[in-house]
Formats: sequence, C-alpha cells, structure tokens
Amino acid sequence: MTKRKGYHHGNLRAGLVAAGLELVRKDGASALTTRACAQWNGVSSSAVFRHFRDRRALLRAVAAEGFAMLARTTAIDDPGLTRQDRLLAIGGAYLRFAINEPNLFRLMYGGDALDTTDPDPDPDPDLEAAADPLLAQTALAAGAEGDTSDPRTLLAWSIVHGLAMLTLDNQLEGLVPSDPRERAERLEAILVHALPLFADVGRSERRG
Amino acid sequence: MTKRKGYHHGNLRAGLVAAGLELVRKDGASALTTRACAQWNGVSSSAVFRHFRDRRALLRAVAAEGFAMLARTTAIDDPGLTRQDRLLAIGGAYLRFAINEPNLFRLMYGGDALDTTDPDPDPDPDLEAAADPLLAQTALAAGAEGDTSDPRTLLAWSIVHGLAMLTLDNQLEGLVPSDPRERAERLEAILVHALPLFADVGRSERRG
DNA sequence: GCTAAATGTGAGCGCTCATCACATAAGGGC
DNA sequence: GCCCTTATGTGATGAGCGCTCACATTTAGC
Repeated sequence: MTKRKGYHHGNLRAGLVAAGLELVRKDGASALTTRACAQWNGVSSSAVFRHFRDRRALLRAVAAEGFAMLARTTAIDDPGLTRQDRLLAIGGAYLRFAINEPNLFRLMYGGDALDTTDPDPDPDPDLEAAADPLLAQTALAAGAEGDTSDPRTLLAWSIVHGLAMLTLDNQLEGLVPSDPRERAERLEAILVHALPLFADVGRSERRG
Repeated sequence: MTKRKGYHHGNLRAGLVAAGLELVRKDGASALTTRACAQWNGVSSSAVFRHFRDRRALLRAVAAEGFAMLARTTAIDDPGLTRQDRLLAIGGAYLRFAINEPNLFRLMYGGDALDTTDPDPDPDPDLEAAADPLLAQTALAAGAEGDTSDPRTLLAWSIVHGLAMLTLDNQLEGLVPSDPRERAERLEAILVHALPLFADVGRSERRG
C-alpha cells in the first residue's frame, strides 16, 4: 500500500488512519507507531505530524473509525422485531464486535492511549459524537422512550459493556467457553436473563 | 523514599512495587517507568530487572496490589444486612473504588499494559487469584448460591463493572453528575433498579 | 573463611515520539 | 504564462524509553 506518484501523497491523513487501524486490529494499540504508519504509506516519519498533533491524536482518529464500524453493526431496524428482541439484537452485535475486534474495542474505550489522565487535549468532535447514535438506539430499545439518562438505558449499556470488557480482559476464564463462537452464544444467553429489567410495566401485574 | 544503608537495598522488590503503585495512582500506567521506579528507590535503572523480567511484570505486581486493595474495601460481612443489601454494598464499594482510583482500576482491568494481545508471558499466580474472593462473594450475594458461572453472578458483576468502566472513560458525560461524590451516589441509585434481577424466586408470584 | 549465589552498577544498543530548518509541490491572483 | 503564499514532505537531531551486557559488591551456605 505504498502507492505514491510524486512528492505529495494525495491523502496522507486517510492513509495514516488506515495504516493505524490495521496495526491496532492486528497487534493492539501499542503496535501503532508513528514510524510504522509513515512507512506503511511510504513517507518519512516526520510527515505524520503534519496531519496529527501527536501519536494520541492519530489513535483517537483510529478509535473514531472503530466507533463508526460499531455503529454500523449495531444499526438494526427490522420492523418485525419486538422492542426487547431489538434490545437483544443490539446487545448481541455489541458483544460480537468486541469479541471479533478486541484490540480495536479496547482502544475505543480508553484502554490505552486516550489516557484520560491528563485533561482532554483538544475535544475531537468526531470521537465525542461517535457513540451517540448507538446510545440513542439503546435508549429506545430499553424501553426508556429515548431518555439516554434513564436507569434502564444505562443498565442496558452497562451490562453489555461490562460483559464485553470482562471477556476481553480474560476475567471470565473458566466461567464461559473459550471458543469465540460459543462464547458469544453464551454471553447472549446471559443477556436474556436481564430482559425482565426492560419489560413493559404493568403487563403481568394487570394480567394476574 | 530513598533510604538505603549500603550497597544493597534490603527489599528492592517491594520498594519497586510501592513506587510503581504511587506512579500509577498519580499519573496512570504510562507513568510507570522502570527508570522512575529505580530512581524512587535510589537505585540504578538496571537493578529493576533483577526482580522483574520486564516492565509488564512490574505492572502486573502493581495490579495485584490493586486487587488486594479492592478486595479489602468490598469485603463486608455485616450480619444485619439482607442478601440484596449486601449485593448493593459490594457494588457500591466497587464503584467507589473505581471512581477514587481510576488509574489503578484501569491498570487492573487490562487497560494498558497486561496487553492481552500476546499470550500471557508467565501465569502470575498472585494476579490470577486476585479477583477470586470478590467473585465468590458476589456469587453468594447475587442469589446464585455461590455459583460463579450463574447468569445472575455474571450479570451482577457486569453491571457494576460496566458502569465503572463507562464512567472512567467519560462515556457517561452529561448522563451522570460530574462531581465524584454525586456521581457515586447516582450510580448506586442505578444499581437499585437492577435489584429485581436478584430477587428471591417465587415470592411475588406466590403472593399474587 | 572460602566459595557460590544474589544483588547492584555503568555503559550502551535500538527503539520511540517529537521538533527543527529546509525542500518541494499545489493553488490563487494577475 | 508567472509569482507568491500556503500546504505538505524530508533528514537530522534530541531526549527518553526498555532492556542487556560485563563487571563490582555484598550476602549466605558449606
């Protein structure tokens, strides 16, 4: 992928993000090196800093790309689905994404680089808004009528996010299967046990 | 903390872990530098590698220390508490620990260094068993009768862990208060909404 | 008390991120 | 067409990092 005609690259910024995405997916965020990304584009190491303030800015751009990918896989609007089935589908897609792209997922959620220690360097708008559509969709499917700060919304998100994180960090070793496919199935089965939290109120009571 | 009598330090290993813990708590895992830990103990940089195979081994030792601290704060055996109140107390302690020690917490849960990418270098037993007591306690308080792989156990853990992680990564900005105390209170209030999942079976049904 | 093992030292290799003055190309006004 | 400004890429370089090596020093076991 070192196609380059003349002195200028054409769209180095996009090329750097692509290279970074590849590196992160394969070997984790620590493998994203400014030098490696530069070389991947057939460009000198210092050219990187014409497009990104520093390495972390590049990492943030890669993370934003990851959020876009996640939003794409969790965007499901099958009109034939119950609200709760939709919630399950979203959660399942979230978990499968985390399992299939562990390194990218970890980068997206602060894992390494965004290093929330020092105050946000510059408020990357791409990254800030990246998780919004998923949150809004969850707020609907969780029965909170779109209220993103409703306890049900936050619980729904926390459950899938917690399961995802614990899985990626190998904290569930011995508690769930190790094979990725089986693991995903088992985790989705666990989600089913949480559905009562998101039931429509007053249904079973009024019936009994 | 550079007290040293002669050529030998006395207990450099412990000193390095202490230094590392301090650095991580203050400025995050990336601030833990083998050189800084050495200097903190008034010792040459290469001395570190007499006690730890590499930087990551030192990070793992610090993480194990963190798990011990977490286990200490979540260990509550007030006989006057309901099982569900105990569950709430554990979850609250977990959340407060995460909020008060964000950098340490993130290190403990894979955040940066344990870099689950390459296979576990050597199975650090301290670290492996570190989370066990907390898990066992949760398995009891969640109403799973001690079964750590019961869906209720995993859901209970996922909820608090998910909330903790999302909070630390600033994903809940605007959805929960920013002041640490208020934030902790709000998160604990959210936990209450999850309690129905852990109710004793057959109570309300049999009544109605 | 002597030898073997443990522990600490200092120099140094190769890598990293980031900055600098400088070189080259692209684009707008005339 | 041309010139000048701006954008973009280069190479050298500095400072910091993890980690290794041969070597010095202390402790511990026989």
